[in-house]
Amino acid sequence: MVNRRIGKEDSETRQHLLEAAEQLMREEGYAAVTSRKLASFAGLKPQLVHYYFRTMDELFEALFKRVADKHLSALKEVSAQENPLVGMFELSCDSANSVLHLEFLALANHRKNIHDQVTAFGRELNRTESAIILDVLRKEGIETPGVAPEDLSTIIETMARGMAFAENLNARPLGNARNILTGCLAKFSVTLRALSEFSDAD
Amino acid sequence: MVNRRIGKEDSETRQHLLEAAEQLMREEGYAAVTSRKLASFAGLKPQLVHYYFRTMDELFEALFKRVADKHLSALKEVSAQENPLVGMFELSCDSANSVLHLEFLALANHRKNIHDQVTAFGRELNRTESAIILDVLRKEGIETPGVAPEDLSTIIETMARGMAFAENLNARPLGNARNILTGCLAKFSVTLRALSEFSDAD
DNA sequence: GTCTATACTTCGATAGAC
DNA sequence: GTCTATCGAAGTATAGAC
Repeated sequence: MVNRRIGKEDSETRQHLLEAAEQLMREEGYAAVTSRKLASFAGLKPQLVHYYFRTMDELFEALFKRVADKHLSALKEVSAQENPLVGMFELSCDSANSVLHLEFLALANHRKNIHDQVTAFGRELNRTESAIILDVLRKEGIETPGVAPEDLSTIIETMARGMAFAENLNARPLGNARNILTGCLAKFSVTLRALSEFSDAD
Repeated sequence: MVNRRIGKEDSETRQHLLEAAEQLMREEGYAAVTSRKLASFAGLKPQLVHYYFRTMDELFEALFKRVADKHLSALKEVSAQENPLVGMFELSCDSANSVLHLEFLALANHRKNIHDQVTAFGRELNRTESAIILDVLRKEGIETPGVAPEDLSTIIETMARGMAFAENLNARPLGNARNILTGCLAKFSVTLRALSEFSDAD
C-alpha cells in the first residue's frame, strides 16, 4: 500500500523515538538503529517506528536534521562569547557529537538523501562560521584578511573534527596537540599573519 | 560446531575476497559487506566467505590489516621523497583511502576488536611519522623543536584526514584551504617557529 | 576447494483489529 | 495511537557431499 497512516511530527512518542535513536546510534552505530532494536530500546513496539517514519531512511533524515539544528543553535550561542573562535573549536571538538557526526558521514557515503543533507549542513556551517570569523577580525581591526574567512572556517572545522575523531578513538587527550591549536585560535591575529604568508606563496 | 575447516591465508580466492570486500566497503559502506553481497560481488558463493573467514568480524580484521599495511609501506616510500612532509600530508588526504578510514573509524566505535586494531595502527602511524618529522627537522638544522614531533604528527594527520573527509563529502576541493596547509608544510621550519610561540604560551 | 542444502535469526514493511 | 499478525527478503553460520 502506498498511503499508509503516518503519525504527527509534534508527537511526543516521535520525539522519544528520535531521542532513543540518537543515543542508540551514538553507542552502537547506525547499523544498530533498526526498527526492532530501536523500539525495544525505547520500550515500544517495532511497528510504531514505521507508524512515525515511512521508512528507516526517513528516520535518519529526521534525526540528522535534529542534530544539525542543535549544533547550529549552539554555534549561535558561542558567537556571543568572549572568544568565539575558541568556543567554535571546542564545540566541533565535542566528542559526543563527533561520534554522531562520524556515523552520519559514513551513512552519507552510501545514502544519497543523507549525503545531500550533510553537505547542505556543511555549507550552512561554513557560512555561519565565516560570519563569526569576519566579526572577530573586524573587532581586532583587520578589515581584509589575507586568507578568505571561508577557508579559515574550513581549516578550523577540519582540525576540530579530526581532533574529535582521534580523541574519541584513543579515549584520551592527544598530547599537547590540542592545546597548541587552541593557542593558535586564542591569538588569532598572529596566526592569521603567519597563514597569510603561505597563502600568497605556493 | 567449533572446529570448522578454514582456508589457508595465502589462498588466491581469499585474496580475491579481500579485494572485493575493500571495493564494496569503499563504494557502499561497511554495512554492505555481508557474506551474500560480498560473494555475489566477487562471483562466488556466500558459503565460501565463511570458509575463509570464521566470522564476518574476522574478515573485517583481515581487511583492516591489509589496508593499514599498505598505508604504512606507502609512507615509507614517501619518506625518501624530496619533501616528505607534503607527501605525508597528500598520502593521508587521499580520498580513496579516506573513505575506507572513515568506515573503519565508524566500525571501531562499536566493535572492540576493530577498535583495538585501529588504535594500534594509529600509534604506529604516529611513531613512523614522528621519525620522519624529526629527520626533516634535523636536515634543516633544527635539533630540538619547540613542539614535540608526536604532536606535529597528530596535527598534520588530523588536518589531512579532516580535509579528506570534507573533500570526499563535497566531491570538490575545499577552496584554498588545502593549498594553505600544503604551503605550511613546504616551509615547515617557518611554520614550526610560529607554532612554538603558542606552545609555550599559557 | 567449492558446492548444495539448510537452520535459525533479524530485518523492513504492511494490513487490519482495537 | 497502539496493538497483533504476518510477509518476504536478507543476514550469519554449519554440515556434509563432491
